[in-house]
Amino acid sequence: MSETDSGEGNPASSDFIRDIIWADVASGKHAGIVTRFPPEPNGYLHIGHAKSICLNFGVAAETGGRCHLRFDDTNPVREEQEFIDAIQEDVRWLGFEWGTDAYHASDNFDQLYQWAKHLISEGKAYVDGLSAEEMRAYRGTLTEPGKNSPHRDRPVAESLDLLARMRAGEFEDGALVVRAKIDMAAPNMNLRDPVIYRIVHAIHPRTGDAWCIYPTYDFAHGQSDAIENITHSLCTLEFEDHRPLYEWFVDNLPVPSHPRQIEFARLNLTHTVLSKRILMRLVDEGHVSGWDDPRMPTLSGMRRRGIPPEAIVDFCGRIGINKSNSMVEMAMLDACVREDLNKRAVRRMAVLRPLKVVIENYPDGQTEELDAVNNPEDETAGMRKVPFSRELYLERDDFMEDPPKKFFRLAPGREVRLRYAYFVTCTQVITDAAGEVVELRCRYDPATKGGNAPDGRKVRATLHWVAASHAIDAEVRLYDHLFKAEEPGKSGDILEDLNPNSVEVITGCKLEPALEQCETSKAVQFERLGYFILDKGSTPAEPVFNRTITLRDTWAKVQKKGG
RNA sequence: UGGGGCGUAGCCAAGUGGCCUAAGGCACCGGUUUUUGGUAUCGGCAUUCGGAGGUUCGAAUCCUCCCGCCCCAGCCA
Repeated sequence: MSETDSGEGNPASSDFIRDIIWADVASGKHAGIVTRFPPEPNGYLHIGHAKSICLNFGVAAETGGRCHLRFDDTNPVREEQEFIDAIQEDVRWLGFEWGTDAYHASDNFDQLYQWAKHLISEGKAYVDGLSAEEMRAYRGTLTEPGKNSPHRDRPVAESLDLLARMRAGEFEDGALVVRAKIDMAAPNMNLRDPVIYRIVHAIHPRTGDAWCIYPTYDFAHGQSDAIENITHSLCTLEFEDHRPLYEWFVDNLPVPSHPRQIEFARLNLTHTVLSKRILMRLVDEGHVSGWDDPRMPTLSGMRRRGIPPEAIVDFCGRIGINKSNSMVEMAMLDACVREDLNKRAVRRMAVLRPLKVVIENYPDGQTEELDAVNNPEDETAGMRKVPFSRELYLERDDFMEDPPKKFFRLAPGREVRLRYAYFVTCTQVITDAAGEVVELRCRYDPATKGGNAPDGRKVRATLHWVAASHAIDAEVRLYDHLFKAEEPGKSGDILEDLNPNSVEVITGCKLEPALEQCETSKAVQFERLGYFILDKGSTPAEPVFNRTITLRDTWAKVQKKGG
């Protein structure tokens, strides 16, 4: 009802594609809007795909139309069932539904084959016997026109016969090809008699060995769109040059509808890479543990990292849609992740690098159950009890023997607050032979129970802690950018830009007991440290947490500035 | 040097001839609040829209030229 309402109806935020589509809705050009997300199942989906998914499914939802999930499975040598399954899981995880069964370009192989024959019969395509190298030579260059293949004027009947024999498996890979007869002198290279069918003796994940000839992308995509009655075929900029070809097929074939292709810029993100080829290489060469390594920009990696799908959808909305190549800072994604997690992650206390502390004046053997808020941003999250006892663990970073002026955490003689517990003052520092601090002695003020001083005295810092007697031991993995360079590979070998410190594994971390009940799908904030999630490989006996992202850290910023 | 695109702050991005001495977000800087140096909140951050001319009473928006960046010569998608 409000003007800024999202959901049904014309949304407040728009872009040039939505403008076009809404204009088509207004003019009644189509019965309904139909878009499609067309991944090739040759790898895992990454956040760049999420941009396209959000656009296609988003527009469909906003206009009351629908969006198909269609696998562009025309190249069996690179496609696998594993990828088909993973892609569906990832699209669902993002929160989108494609209703009926997924579509496949391979569902149209029969029709496409008939259309190839149709083109030949009309004298608009022919079977060519040029080798790949010869074809390249005949194609000309960017500045010189190509030459007609000597087989270009092969009689229709001969081409038809050859095509039938190609289909029957009489020839080896690469022996023959069918080409659209367009214009070898066209300034647009895509129009220089593009190949529309090639021989590939390979098992297709869906059609098995039913075919040994496969349509190319150009011959399959637009026609598949037309068969599915797609109204708006949204793709990335590199296909802009293919649009005349897309239209040529749709104009020269008896297709059931005329979809419109519109191109937009793909996403580029700093400190990572969004190229399936390179991601595949990182996996194959073992630079990461797999497609779902938490450092990967894949949706499965981000899921394992603990990034909520809502944050990704929000991010895709914030970056916008247009035609200019851009490089989005990872900080933009980080902000979306923090904003989402801040609202829904429960808070817990965990000490990553424990420093033992003994509260000298606290009775030995006594334990108190203190009240702690689960999420200050969400009252419905309720409260929990946290045990407190004489021996505790504090974060090593929260103590400095000789603190600089701006450090206001624990130091000798200084009083700080232990969150939800008491004010404590450091009375003694115990070091080992090497001078390393191994233990702290503190005194607590019983009057400050819960964290407030009745006399109104203030304290500069509030620290998180875990009672030694009740602590759960865990492993925690700290993740950072996969690449240290903003634009990996920009100046040389991309592997040189890998961040050698993209993951740090810490063992012997101490967690508060409430962390015993945790799920791999529920984000948790370790107070003052960041957002974490139980790793899918974790076990109750040996819990493993992945750090999704740190909290904003102004102290770290101050330290950096101070040198 | 052929064809197709793109150029608004450090980054993303609205804007399509007058309400633009240019939204919003991220980042950054500073204040307030705070039992997370978190959150929230307030303020600052382009007299200028790749550059130069021109049209116009008036231009980021129209015209001309120039400059820069991206994509295309797979039987990949």
